[in-house]
Amino acid sequence: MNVEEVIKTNQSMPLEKRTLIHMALVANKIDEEIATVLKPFDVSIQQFNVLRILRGQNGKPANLSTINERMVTKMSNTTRLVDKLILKGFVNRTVCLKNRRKVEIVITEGGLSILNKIDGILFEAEKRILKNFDEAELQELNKLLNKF
Amino acid sequence: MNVEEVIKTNQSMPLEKRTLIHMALVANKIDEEIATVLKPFDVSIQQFNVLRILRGQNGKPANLSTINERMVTKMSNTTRLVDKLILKGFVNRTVCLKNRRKVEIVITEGGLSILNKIDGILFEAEKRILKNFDEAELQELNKLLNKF
DNA sequence: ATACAATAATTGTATATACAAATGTATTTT
DNA sequence: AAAATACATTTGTATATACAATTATTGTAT
Repeated sequence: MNVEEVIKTNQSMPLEKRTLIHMALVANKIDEEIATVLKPFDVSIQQFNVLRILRGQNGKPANLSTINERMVTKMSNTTRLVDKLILKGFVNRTVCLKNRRKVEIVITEGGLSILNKIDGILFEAEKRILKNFDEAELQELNKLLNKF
Repeated sequence: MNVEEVIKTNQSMPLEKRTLIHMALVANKIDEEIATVLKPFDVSIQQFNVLRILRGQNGKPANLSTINERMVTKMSNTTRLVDKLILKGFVNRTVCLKNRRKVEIVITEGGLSILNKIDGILFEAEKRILKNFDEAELQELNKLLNKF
C-alpha cells in the first residue's frame, strides 16, 4: 500500500505525518477485511471481541468492567454490545449476588459455537492480510509497534 | 505498548493475530490523541481530512467524488461531512455548471484559517505520538506498512 | 426524439460510538 | 443510623458510519 497513491497526492509530506496517515489507512483496511469476514455471522468486530474475551474466561463469568478494561470501547457502549449479544443468544447477563452493583456475563453454547465457526475463517483472513510478511518482518513490525 | 498488557491476557497468541490486534490498538490510540487535539476546534478527524484535501487543491474546487476518492469514508457520509463543514462556514458547495450532476466544493477563508491554527498543534502531537522513534525506525515502519 | 443505461450526489435507516447525566448499590464518615 | 461518597452500570443524546434505495442529470442506442 502506497500512501501517496491511496490518498492521490503528489506533494510530499513530513515522515511523521506520512507514518500516522499510513497507520490509519492500514488499520482501516484491516478493519474492513475483518468486518467482511464477520458479516455473514452477524457480529461486529467489537461484539466478536466481547465473545473472545468471554471465551478466555473458561466458564468463569466476567463483570462488565472486566470486559471493558480489555477493549477500546467506552463503558456505556460495552453495555450495549452485551445487549446485542444477549438478543442474539450468544451471552447471558445476571446480577452479581455478592455485589448487586455488578453484573456477570457468560458466553452461551451458541456463543461458543459461533466463535468456533469463525475461528478458522478468521485465521485464513489473517494469513491473507499478512501474506506479504515473513516471520522476521512480523517480529520487526511488532517490535516497532511496541514503541507507540 | 505491550499487547498482552493492554488486553490483559496471559495466554500467548499466534504472531499473525497478535500483529493485527497490535495494529488495531495502536491505530486506536493515535486516533484518540488526534481527536483530542482537534476537539477544541470542533472538527472531527474526517472533517479535518476533508479540509486538508480542499486546501491541497490550491483554490481549485473539488467534486464530492474527488474528495471521497482520497478518503476512507463512504460517499454518502462524505456528503454529510461537507454538510457539517458548510454549517461551520469552512467550505462552500455549488452545483457544477458544466455538469449539473456534480457539485463543486471549495474551502473558505475561515476553513483555511482554522487549518492554519491546527497545523502547529497537530505537528506537535505527531512528534509526541512518535517520540520513541528515530528517523531510521520511521522509515522501517513505513517500509513494513507498505507490505499491507 | 424516446427509452435505457450510466453517473453524481443525496436521503433513509439501522447500527455504532462518545460524552454527560442518572440510577441503584455499597462503603465510609460523622 | 443518617448523610455523604464511591462504585458499577445504564440511559439519554448527539454525532458518525455502513448500506441500500432514491433523485437528478447526462450519455447512448435504437
